[in-house]
Amino acid sequence: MRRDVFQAIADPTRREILHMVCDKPLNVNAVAGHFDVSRTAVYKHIKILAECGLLEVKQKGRERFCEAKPEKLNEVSKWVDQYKRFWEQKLDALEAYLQLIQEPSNNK
Amino acid sequence: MRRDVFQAIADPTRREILHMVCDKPLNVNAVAGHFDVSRTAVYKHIKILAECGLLEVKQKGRERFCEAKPEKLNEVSKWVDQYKRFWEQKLDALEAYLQLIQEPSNNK
DNA sequence: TAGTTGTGCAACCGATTGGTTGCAAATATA
DNA sequence: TATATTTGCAACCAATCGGTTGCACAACTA
Repeated sequence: MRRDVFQAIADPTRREILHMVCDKPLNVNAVAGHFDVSRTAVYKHIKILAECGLLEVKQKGRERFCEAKPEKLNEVSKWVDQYKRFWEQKLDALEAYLQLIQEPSNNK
Repeated sequence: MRRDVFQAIADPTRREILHMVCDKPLNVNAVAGHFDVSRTAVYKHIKILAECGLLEVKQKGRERFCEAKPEKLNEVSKWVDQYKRFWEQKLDALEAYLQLIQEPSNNK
């Protein structure tokens, strides 16, 4: 059972769950109510998100509240940043080129 | 056939392929040679990466060179940035707290 | 021309995924 | 206490995934 952050955020439903609980913790039923799949299906997604640390489930009476732990996304952020310089330097080159061909001195 | 960037980078082999070709384009066999799965398996990963725009395949004679298009990761970067403020403000709060309890004026 | 190399793809396979229904158990409420 | 609510989980299912072998074909090379 591979369980890493990259695999967890690959599913659009899981990304939406994360978005739902990021400003206020919600109990399992509240989360499940926003989707048209079964509660069990949503519960499984919550479990996967919890297993890889993207959210924390806290019991309160008979309810369990899902609290987002977005700091785990730092792993993804750092991975993407590795490549950022590649596309940013390409954009810089494009910008420089556009500036060059508009340079008035070229019309001399 | 769902084919988005999030799903594409979920697989560790595909992330490694992307890393391999990011500084120099490599042909299909060269990429496949670095893994101990079959060429066909690697080829399928390349196809998925190409389909979602993370790399481009350019024919040159009988060879096909895989060129990384990391700018497509911008989509992931933007999604993660949505949440960055959540964990950064938590870290700020922690830092502020640590600074507060070390404040000399508290010893007065 | 004959052989080698690089590639695309069909066909198949077991494991995983995302979904379902149904039931049991714990907690709240009448 | 009887009933309703919230949850966890087992059992099952079809589709997808990541892998395989085998073959066809185009393009270099001897």
